[in-house]
Amino acid sequence: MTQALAADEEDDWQRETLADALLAWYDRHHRHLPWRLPPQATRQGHRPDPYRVWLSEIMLQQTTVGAVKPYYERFLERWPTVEALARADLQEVMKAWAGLGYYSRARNLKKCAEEVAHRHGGVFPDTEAGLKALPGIGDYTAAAVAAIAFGRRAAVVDGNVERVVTRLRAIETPLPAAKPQVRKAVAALVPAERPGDFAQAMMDLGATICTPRRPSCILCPLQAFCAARGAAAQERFPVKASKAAKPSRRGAAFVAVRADGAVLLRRRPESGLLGGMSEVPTSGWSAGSDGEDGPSAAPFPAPWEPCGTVTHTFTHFTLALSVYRARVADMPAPAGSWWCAPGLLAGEALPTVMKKVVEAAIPGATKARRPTGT
DNA sequence: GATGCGTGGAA
DNA sequence: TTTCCAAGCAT
Repeated sequence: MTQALAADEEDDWQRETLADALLAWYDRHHRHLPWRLPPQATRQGHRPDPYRVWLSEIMLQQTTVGAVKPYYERFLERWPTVEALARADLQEVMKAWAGLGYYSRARNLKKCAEEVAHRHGGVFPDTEAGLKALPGIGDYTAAAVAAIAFGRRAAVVDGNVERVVTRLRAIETPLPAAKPQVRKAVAALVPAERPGDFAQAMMDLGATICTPRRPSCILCPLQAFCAARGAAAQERFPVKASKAAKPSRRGAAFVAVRADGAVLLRRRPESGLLGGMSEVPTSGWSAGSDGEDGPSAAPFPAPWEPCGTVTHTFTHFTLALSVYRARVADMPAPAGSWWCAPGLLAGEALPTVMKKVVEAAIPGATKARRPTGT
């Protein structure tokens, strides 16, 4: 070697070295997750089932690993293939998803399974573009499935990777405006070998070492490559645009209980907040304190008794619901609603805020009567 | 590009 | 307690 490396050769050198360091770390310190193939298997050229990768990636969107695990296991046991999920009843899928949040994911999950089963012969597309054309699959998930399940050299960028890379390159542009810059930086790092493990390694690094606060730089395999660490400024990245304060709303919720213990439920509209999920009748959720939280907002007259207030925080507002309960005589359920037998409440498609409401009125009502009702 | 969309764990 | 934010997507 007579001269300094040309710029592109130096890029190649750093890409190989950085990726090698990261993959070597991943081989020793990877997390063991139910949807994952261990690195010794992928090193031998094995690949995980695309259905399982896709299912896990959809569940993991904005959701923690710990929350996903039990849902993933239940879904996989009940619907082991994309064809099985395509045949499933949507309401059963919504019930199985209840509590995991972002319910449009469950509707798109079902739609996507149907498209794969009916238009793609039960086989997932093996390119980013093909995957991204499916419902519920965006930039991140398309890249993740392409890399992990199909060995494509895709740039996988999630919140972890954004944090790792903005630190690695000391990117001063605030997120989300910096996303294109981050994507280019990642694309320049992805190795030709084991791109799926590389993606998972970046995410594991962000989750366990390159954490939002107090990152463990001393344990980091990329420490020598990291511009932020070099400047002792790792906690200054990523720079983020400030976010607005959450407004609050209030309303009333009405738990009507029949003599046999059945509770009146209704279905929310298919789209929007908690779309397609079940709820007890409620007033509107108004922004101010204009009296929509009293018993006068009830769907029908009954001896409504107050039983406390439930508070719940959504992504973009907080909600305080005054809960009322009434014993009511047998009556036909109003249009669009039904009487839910007490034994079926635990399996209903009740979002967490509605479970809180029912629990406030009837303690224990949403808990399964027996361990796993079979 | 900004906004709507859940929930729960950690600091 | 409050704040942050976690393997984002659709519009």
